[in-house]
Amino acid sequence: MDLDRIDFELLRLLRKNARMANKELAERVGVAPSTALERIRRLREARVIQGYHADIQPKALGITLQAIVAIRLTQHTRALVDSFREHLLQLSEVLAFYHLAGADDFQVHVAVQDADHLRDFALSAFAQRPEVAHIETRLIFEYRRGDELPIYVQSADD
Amino acid sequence: MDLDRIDFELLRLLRKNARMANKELAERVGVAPSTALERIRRLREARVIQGYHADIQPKALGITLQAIVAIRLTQHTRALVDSFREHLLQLSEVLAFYHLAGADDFQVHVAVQDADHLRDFALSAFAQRPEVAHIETRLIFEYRRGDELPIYVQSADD
DNA sequence: TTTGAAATACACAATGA
DNA sequence: TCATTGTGTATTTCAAA
Repeated sequence: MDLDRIDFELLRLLRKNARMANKELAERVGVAPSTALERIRRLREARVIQGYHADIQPKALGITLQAIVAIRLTQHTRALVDSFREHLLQLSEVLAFYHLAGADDFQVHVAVQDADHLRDFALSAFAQRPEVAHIETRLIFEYRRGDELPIYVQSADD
Repeated sequence: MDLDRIDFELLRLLRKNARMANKELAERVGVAPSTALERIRRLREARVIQGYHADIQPKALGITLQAIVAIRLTQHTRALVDSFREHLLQLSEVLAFYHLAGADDFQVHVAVQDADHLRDFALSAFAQRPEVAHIETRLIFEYRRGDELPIYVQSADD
């Protein structure tokens, strides 16, 4: 699928505010509402838009502490890496994970209620597992995500 | 602000799908549409809901490579850290950053078009700056974010 | 606070350019 | 592929409980 300027603009607007009404999206990009609706439907279908998510303030959920847990595995077979990924996806403390090339195989962004919770979680979810060779926990002072499209819109023709 | 079970449920639904219609949100949590609207308005106002963002497939934007750049600063004065944060926020290649306790002061999640772009960017945006003592770049094989609320909903009374 | 009802605005589909 | 139009549905406001 290739995208023109209007598609990029729709993506940019939806990244900024995923709840913007279709009518307003249409106005801002300069097409009819039905056109915007159809384009967005297709972007969704083509999985260019992967989802829409609300960002929730961690403190409101009782989260006072966030950390990155860097993990080294004992082996790097496909089966072991895949099963470790699946394990990560099931943990409610895991906000996100990175599978990396480098000394650390994974970096896991975790959110916990307090230091006790972090210790218990790091031990039971990671350190205790046989495929984990080494873990290192780094406290997060601040985490911030951008809400702009990461790449400048290339001036693609229509 | 404290939240009851209905608020948590609204947050959970909006985290899963930020474009869910208000009427459906209301039905699912068992209140009238006008009530759902009012509750969400207040959650937004109290900044419990910080925003709504579409997730865009990186490849559709011409991004083929993502990396974490770990950065150590030369000093750790407030002024220097703050100005470095500001610098990060202005870079379109930066998807997110972590300010950490630990040897690495920052980890920056970056998205680039190719390896050349990564090298140029790492050099010009980071390595070249006088406040940066050391950088290390780690390729990302996979990045994945959860779309569930991180903490199990505490059974708070209403 | 929540609600139902009224008015307003919107989404969506069909049609035709 | 887009805009127009029409219809049904949703959003939003507000007065009352």
